[in-house]
Amino acid sequence: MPRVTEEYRATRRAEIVTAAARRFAEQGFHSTSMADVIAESGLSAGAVYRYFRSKEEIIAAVSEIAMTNADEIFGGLLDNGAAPSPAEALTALVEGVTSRMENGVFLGVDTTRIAVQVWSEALRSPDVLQRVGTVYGRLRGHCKEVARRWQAAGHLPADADPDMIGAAMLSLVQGFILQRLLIGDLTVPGYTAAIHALLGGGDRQA
Amino acid sequence: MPRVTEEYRATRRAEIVTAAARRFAEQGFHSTSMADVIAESGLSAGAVYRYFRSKEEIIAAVSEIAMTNADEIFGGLLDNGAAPSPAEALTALVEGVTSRMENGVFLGVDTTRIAVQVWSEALRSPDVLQRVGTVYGRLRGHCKEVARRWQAAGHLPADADPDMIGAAMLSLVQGFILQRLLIGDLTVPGYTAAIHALLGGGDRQA
DNA sequence: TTGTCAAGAATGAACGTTCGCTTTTAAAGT
DNA sequence: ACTTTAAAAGCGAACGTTCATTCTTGACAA
Repeated sequence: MPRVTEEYRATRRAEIVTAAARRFAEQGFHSTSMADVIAESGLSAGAVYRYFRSKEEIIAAVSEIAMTNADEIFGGLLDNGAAPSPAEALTALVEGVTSRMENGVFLGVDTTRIAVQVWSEALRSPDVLQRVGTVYGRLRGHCKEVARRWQAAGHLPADADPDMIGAAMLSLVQGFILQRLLIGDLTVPGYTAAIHALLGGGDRQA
Repeated sequence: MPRVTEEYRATRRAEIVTAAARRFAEQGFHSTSMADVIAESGLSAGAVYRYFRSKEEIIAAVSEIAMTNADEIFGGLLDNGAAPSPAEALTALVEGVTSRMENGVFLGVDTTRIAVQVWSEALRSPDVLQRVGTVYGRLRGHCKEVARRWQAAGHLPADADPDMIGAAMLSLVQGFILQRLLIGDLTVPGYTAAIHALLGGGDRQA
């Protein structure tokens, strides 16, 4: 005899996760107390703990959603059999990251701030490290596929390792996220223009 | 009437900072308790608190040394009026980062793990953010100078923004650090080869 | 003796979590 | 249709623990 619908429960859960994400983005996982999360959610301690077994579980849920978000952005690269140059792909990625930030999975939360928290969390928790490794490996897989196609078209040396080129592409996105947050003077057009200047069309015959 | 010399005090201080760095690199700033730091240093609580006013002060000292380390690596780029291509400069930087890691300022501590902690710390502490912004701005200044010289030699379009090209270069280093820690499959030769394949000699006339 | 230094037990605040209780609500009973 | 019922949901004070920091004590050099 459930007292409320499953949908109700899912909504509540999402509310708690979003409330937590707001605080986490501002103060980080560890400087945010459960009292903070509870206050932000508008519920009581007992209620929150009915939906999540522990603070760590809330952190995991927030991290998971942030990573899924990233996965979707990178996954969109290769839709409809496109074969963009690395520079074009990076423009799409950087634009995708910035736009999702503002109207993304957590309304009003800069998801990249959460991503940075996840990076440092991965260094102390083997569980998080494994999960992050898997997801980021997949992100890089998408970049690798861009590189592979571009290489197949003869625009990059045949002996170049598409995996490492994918790594370099992912770096350019991660660095954008970091420098935008830490230094704060990056614009999407400026940054992508520089990438185009550095990489050109991507033409690099062997 | 000091009981010990100033040098003794400096050595003690350095010992505490290094001990703290060991723990911080493994567990992060916030999951490392003062008890951990105290135990690792081999001193007592009272002794440690004689040298540092608070945990935050220890974190600041560790962060400062890590950032100084990075600053030195990037500063070495332009010694003796060299004008490396961006790809060459990045090879030097990535090699510098990995080698300093093993025999750097904190013996036996992977300093890049501390760097990641600092990034996330900057998101919650305005003081750290300002300090990080300043230092990373300077790092990027070095990259910018590489770009500027390469541009002056006519290898890059005259209308490219050297500041943003510097940002992209810094991204490639930050991404290397991150992916090496999170995914763990990056090698220096592989990564730098990919950068060379992507950027070529750096030749990009307007 | 006097002042510095180190030790480690003591302290109080803050933390994540639990527990006993009240309220709500969907379904069963009439 | 209305009442009863019991399980689920919510509440918030209270709990035990852990934390950073302080304080008391004693040792040793000057």
